[in-house]
Amino acid sequence: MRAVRDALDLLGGKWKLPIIVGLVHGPKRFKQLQREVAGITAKMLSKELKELEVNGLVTRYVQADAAPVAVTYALAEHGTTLYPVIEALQGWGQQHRRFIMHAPAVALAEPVLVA
Amino acid sequence: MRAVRDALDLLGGKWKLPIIVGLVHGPKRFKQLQREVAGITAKMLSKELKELEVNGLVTRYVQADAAPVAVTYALAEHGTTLYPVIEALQGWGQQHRRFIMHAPAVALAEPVLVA
DNA sequence: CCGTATCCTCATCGATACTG
DNA sequence: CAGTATCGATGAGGATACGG
Repeated sequence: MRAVRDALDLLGGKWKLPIIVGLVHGPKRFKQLQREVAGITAKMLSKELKELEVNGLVTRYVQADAAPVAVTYALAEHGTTLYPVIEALQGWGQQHRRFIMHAPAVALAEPVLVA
Repeated sequence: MRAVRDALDLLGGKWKLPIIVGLVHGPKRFKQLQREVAGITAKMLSKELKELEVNGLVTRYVQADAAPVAVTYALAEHGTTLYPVIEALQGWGQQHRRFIMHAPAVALAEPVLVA
């Protein structure tokens, strides 16, 4: 249980996993990544990337000699261990979507009395 | 990606998954469940259970004729489809814990320069 | 026992403007 | 391009008291 909480603390929030997913198909520059993760602001992307980096999930590469500076982000090796988690969540999300189709919310809210 | 977001919206937050886990070993009464999920207040437990119920993950059984009223919560069948998700998160949480041991945060924060 | 009502605090997130 | 600074809104979550 503690492990589940740990995972949720690290991956919870609105953006962590979308960012990871955005990096799955290879390294990306900051702006590129911001376009990939629809709706995220630069502030959020920066903050979230910093946290992911500290936790060893993402690596930040700086090409300092260029002007303007070029920064690239990539999934660290430890970041790739998230694949099963992402697949599980994605699979369940789809499954749940199908479930919702066939089970109207009204029926779910009705009280179940027991003798 | 949309599916991952859906899953996170439903299972995100501090308590949803801990509650589900608390119900894995069989149905529980409200108070019983509150003891199981360490630290949760009655307000939160009530609110979260309501949401889980609306989404078809948990079923609420009311034994009305007793005094005081007895209410039991159980994982709905659709709730059991979360097992793979929980296992994935739990497995990753443990793996990450081991990873942290061997990779001090200091090393992770250092800039990586590229030619 | 099983909650709800009320009040409150704080983290999260967004918008906008600005810098190296 | 790759961010940071500042301000502000919102909502999750907690404390406490009370009701059926």
